Amino acid sequence: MTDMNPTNQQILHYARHFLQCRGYNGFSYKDISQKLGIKNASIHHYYPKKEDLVAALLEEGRKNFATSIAQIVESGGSAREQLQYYFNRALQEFDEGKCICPPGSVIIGFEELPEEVKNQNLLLLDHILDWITNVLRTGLEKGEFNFSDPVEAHAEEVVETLMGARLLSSIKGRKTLVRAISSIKSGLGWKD
Amino acid sequence: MTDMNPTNQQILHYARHFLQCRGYNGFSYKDISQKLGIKNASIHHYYPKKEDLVAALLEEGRKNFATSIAQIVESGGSAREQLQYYFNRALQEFDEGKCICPPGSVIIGFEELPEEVKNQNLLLLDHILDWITNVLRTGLEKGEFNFSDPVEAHAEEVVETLMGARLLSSIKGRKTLVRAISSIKSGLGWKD
DNA sequence: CAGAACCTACTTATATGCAGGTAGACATGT
DNA sequence: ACATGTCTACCTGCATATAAGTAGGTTCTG
Repeated sequence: MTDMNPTNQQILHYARHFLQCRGYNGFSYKDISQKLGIKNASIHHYYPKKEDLVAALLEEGRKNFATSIAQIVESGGSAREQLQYYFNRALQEFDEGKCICPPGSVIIGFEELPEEVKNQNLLLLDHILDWITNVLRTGLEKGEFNFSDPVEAHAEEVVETLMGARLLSSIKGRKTLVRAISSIKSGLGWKD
Repeated sequence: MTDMNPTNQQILHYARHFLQCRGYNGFSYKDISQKLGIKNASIHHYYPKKEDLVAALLEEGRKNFATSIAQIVESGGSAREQLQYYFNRALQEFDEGKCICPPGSVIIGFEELPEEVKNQNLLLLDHILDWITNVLRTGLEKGEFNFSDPVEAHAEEVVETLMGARLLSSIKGRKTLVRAISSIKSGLGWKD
């Protein structure tokens, strides 16, 4: 985990890409090794089993997310700025060809997935939901947002709308995602 | 297609189930044949290739959907009643353990899927979008709904919110889906 | 030289699909 | 009536590809 040489980073990079494009069952070590010009066994060297790879991926995503947010908060980012970061990430990943967010891609076929993958995905998902809940609460108190339903429910709404929008936009194009983000904002009473 | 003996129906039944729970790459003929107590080869008898099975599934879904809607319209169903049928279907499928709608489950890994599957999924998706667009337009004209953004955009919103909600609710539970449906309704200016 | 990085070569399991066979239903013609 | 042929549904058995993972060797590097 703390061992982050270039190859390991590249493995995680492409694994993330394939996971978000194709889901857990839609890619293999071969897809990754071919991209890197190495052999399957080399990936097994870093991640003995596929579930180790994907679990590590999700865990890293969670920590990475936490770090990014911490930076924004530290530099005095408002609730809107924090949320905008999340939206920008979605747009950026769309532009990179990733059709769905990591937690979303690991919901398909959830029951049949290895235990550790499921656990890490639940952690990631709850992390995001908790964070959005907090941002919404803060933003509401500070008058940056304006909505009437419970904060927790609205946080779920934000996440699920974005998930669905990413799925649909991978077929319908970028403007579908952009429009969904606008719609989320207006649901928050956020006009810019 | 028109050949609908019991075995064929069962094959489609379980194929639909697995597709909606696990996605295209998440199930095999074996999963289905085991459920039916028959052999893989028997499924190949009806559907020589997996892509034939899934394409047939999507096509059947589209026709089935068209028929159901036609019945409602024929019996004088209002725009709200038509849309409610769609919501009920989502809830019903949730209760059957299906985590995502058929078109959604065939978006994951879309690029790598067989051509005919992609085509049928686009047809199904556009069918649904066109239908919802029409229902929203009619409902708007008749004062059953009230919203200000373009009808086409709002139709996409409805679909994507429901897609995302179904994904998330498969982890977070039924109330997440129920709440999403309420939220969609209130976005349509539909208070009941 | 110790360990990390990467390799070859293998095993095992599973998915997909084809070839061809059998058993029973049904149909027909004489 | 019955012998014949044909069709459907399902089967056994096989071929091929790929995935996932193991064992153990090599090479490079501090």
